[in-house]
Amino acid sequence: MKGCYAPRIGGWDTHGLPVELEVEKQLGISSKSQIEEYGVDRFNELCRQNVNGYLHEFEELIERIAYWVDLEHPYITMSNDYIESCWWAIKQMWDKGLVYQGYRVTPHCPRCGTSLSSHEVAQGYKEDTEDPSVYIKFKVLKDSSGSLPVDKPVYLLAWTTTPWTLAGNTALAVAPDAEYVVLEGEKDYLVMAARLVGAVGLDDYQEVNKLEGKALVGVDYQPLFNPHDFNVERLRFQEDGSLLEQKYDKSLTYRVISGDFVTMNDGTGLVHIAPAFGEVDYEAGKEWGLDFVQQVDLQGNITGSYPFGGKFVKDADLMIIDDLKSRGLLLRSETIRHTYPFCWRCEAPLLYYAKETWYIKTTAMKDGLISGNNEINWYPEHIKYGRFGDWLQNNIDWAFSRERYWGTPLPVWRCESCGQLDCIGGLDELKQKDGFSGLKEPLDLHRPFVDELTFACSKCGSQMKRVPEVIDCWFDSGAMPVSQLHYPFENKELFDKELNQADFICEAVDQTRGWFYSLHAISTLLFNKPCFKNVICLGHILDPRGEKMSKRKGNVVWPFEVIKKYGADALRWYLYTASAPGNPRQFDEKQVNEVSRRFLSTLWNVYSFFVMYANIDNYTPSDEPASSTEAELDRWILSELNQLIKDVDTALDGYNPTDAGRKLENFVDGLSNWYVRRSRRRFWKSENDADKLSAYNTLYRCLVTLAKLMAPFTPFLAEELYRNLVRSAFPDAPESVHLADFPVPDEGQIDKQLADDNRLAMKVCSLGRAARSQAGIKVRQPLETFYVGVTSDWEKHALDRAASLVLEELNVKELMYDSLEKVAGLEGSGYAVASETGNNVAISTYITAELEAEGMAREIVHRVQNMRRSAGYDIADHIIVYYEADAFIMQSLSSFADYVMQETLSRHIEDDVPDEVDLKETFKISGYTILLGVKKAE
RNA sequence: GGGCCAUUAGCUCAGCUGGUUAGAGCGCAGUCCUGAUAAGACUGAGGUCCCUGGUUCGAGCCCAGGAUGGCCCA
Repeated sequence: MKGCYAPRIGGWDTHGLPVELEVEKQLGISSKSQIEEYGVDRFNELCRQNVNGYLHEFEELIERIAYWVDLEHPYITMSNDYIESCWWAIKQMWDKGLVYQGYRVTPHCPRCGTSLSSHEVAQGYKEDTEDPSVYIKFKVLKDSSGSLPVDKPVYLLAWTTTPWTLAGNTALAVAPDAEYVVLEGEKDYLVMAARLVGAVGLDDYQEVNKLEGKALVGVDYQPLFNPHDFNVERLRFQEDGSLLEQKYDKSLTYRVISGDFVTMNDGTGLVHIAPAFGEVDYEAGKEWGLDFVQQVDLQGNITGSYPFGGKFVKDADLMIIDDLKSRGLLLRSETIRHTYPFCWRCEAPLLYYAKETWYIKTTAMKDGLISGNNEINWYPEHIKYGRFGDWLQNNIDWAFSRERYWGTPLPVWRCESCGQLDCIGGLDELKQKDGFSGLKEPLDLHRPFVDELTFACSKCGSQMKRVPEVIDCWFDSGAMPVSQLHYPFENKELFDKELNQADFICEAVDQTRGWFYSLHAISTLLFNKPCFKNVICLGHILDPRGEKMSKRKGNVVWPFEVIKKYGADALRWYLYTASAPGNPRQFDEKQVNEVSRRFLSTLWNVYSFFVMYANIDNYTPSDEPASSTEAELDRWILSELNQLIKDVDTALDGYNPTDAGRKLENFVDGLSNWYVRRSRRRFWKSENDADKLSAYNTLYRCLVTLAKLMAPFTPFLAEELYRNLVRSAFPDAPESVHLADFPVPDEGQIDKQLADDNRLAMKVCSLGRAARSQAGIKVRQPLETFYVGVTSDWEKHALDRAASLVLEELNVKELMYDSLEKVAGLEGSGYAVASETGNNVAISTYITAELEAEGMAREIVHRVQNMRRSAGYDIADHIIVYYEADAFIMQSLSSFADYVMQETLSRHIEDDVPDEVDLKETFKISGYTILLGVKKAE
């Protein structure tokens, strides 16, 4: 509508663990070995089918909510082309030395058998998780500090919530500068941090000595479990960070080290270190050259011949506690509730586990990530340097490999004999390798077919085989800008010249670490520039109680249900206008209903009002611009309309749909409840004069403009209005409102003075109705005089311009002005007064006989109108009115016969009600009785 | 434990750079209007603008501390 070409390719994220999990469920299996047994080829085929099954459902939703994307040429992340572009991207990074294999501690899901990225872990924290909380005694063997007593055994007291890691303990860490104490008990001594004694609660122990943490460094203690006794290998960190297997040692000891990570927040100030099971522990292991004992396998089962060997770690906890207890090494065991990460899909508890993983060295581009972000325009602004900026500041390397099946294969080949690595950036590159073989038709770059592609090692000539990993599906989505175009294999020029940076992206706030990040990171690593220029970052839709919706909790509102009930436009309008897009919102479908009633149906009613009368009068819209009109009301609404165009345009330019929507709501309210209400007669009167035409032209213009302004918001309603109002009258017009030009304001029609004048008139009318209401006199009863308190000439002038409106709206005969004081002083002397800051009005309450008669005539008109409606007459039908009543009504009807006939479209009024009328009814009006009958005129 | 956001009427939300008596819609009670309207108008009840300090002639808004909730990270 703004004349810009806006390609928006629809796309499908098709890889990833969620799909695998569904297929596992479908097959009734739950482990990697079962998948291998079933056959990776068949398994992945089911994954493909599973994904395809969902596409239709999404397409339907996208169509139904009028989400404007090209669904006919979508990108699909599982297609060979898409994968090939991902390979290309990885190869670029590989060539820059940004891809490496590290042996590091990662959150590991023992059930899925794979590492989770930090963004995945973030999704799975659960509060109030119950875990054991155990205090363990490590027996001191040799004290080099000389500050520990020797007359009874001395124990170092440590604390953990993961007893299963204790067999992997190879050190204890202290805070070097913190104060530690030696406590004496009946049979032994305990050592721990001074500040935490109270929290641990050791009533049976007395403090006998104090020492600094650093004094404890180097103290030797006895391992809880010597790995050699349980057939578990013991490795040790070497200078270069690698691990070397150690020989059998019957009298193994471990020692106390110091660490700046030791806090006094909880525990005992002596931190249990298991380098195989914690990131901090691993780093400490490297730093201090500690032993490395990994007595747990990737399925989370304890290995070795421990009494609890073969058990799943969480199940082993209790057995370990019992074992320690029986050996007198347990001080206490309790249960605590804390926050612990679980697998976001399968809900298995995550284990921190040291293993080999492929990384992208995003930290190498940290400055670029941050400076790129500085160029991005974020809404709401705080995300830029808040959530997203912080995330970039604390950037860590992206662990992007997954030991799974249904994903883009990691394009790294390794020589079976010499270990040489080669990264492949495209299919042709692969095919041109010496000794390339294994290709099958039709081509499928997924496992297991890709695993059969081999070639000769350039170094030693042996066979190169692909490494087993696939990649994080977030890499797939982050590579979308290039992969959707199969860049650089196709569309190279198009991408390089035009489509390498998006103007706009809109996702919810959870994507700061998801898609926003993966797009930004990959774009920065590949092209050193941000992926997108402007972002609207949505808050989440919460349930009516303010809780996040999740399938697991069962509090999800399904879009289709809401749409079925209220329509897509109503849902859309609600989402735009309820609150700023960045705010989380508590969703209640009642509010969608309200939006639809208050706004959409009001607009629809204005439209159908217009259509009804336009048809009666055979109005033909002219495409001439609405010329200068005599009617103030027309000039007023056109002024408002042009102001609206300006406001909506400005708001949308500023990525603020909420303000734009609210301006539209205000305008439609004014259009319906002031412009149309005050203009009804102009449409209704029988002469087709210039004033009537001006009213039609004006309302037509308003509706057509509204249709265009609202097209981006409520595409269906806008299209309906446009097709009927514009397309049917002008066959040459663009066939859809969405192809029409967005309105441009005509500044010349914006009349600030007129707007102010009208605002005053509306306010005065509102006060007048308040005064009437206070006096208990209905608007149908005409009154004589309406006084307005004015403070300036412009107010007087403004009201004079709108005098006829005010008189008619308030059903009074004359409009007078006086000072605020004088008007206020009229109270009680035959006037009712109403006031509000800066304004007051008074309305005469004395009803003369003549006013009463006129009021009666209006009452009768009202009754006849209702009868017309009940009788089912068409709005343009002429009728005959019959009545029987007493002298007062008779007199009233004869004085105001012309008025009554005109208002009710009656040919004549008869003072007798014959039997053959269409409808008759008796009314009681202010104490008078009247029998009315109506009949359609010939 | 850290970061970000929020807290205004029973509910959902406005309140622009500090400036009279803090608003809207819904809901509630009542009155009225209506030949477009399953609409609408008016009146009423309903507020410690989360709390405590501070800055200021003046604070819903600015500052500090705290509370509660949400999200994110550990």
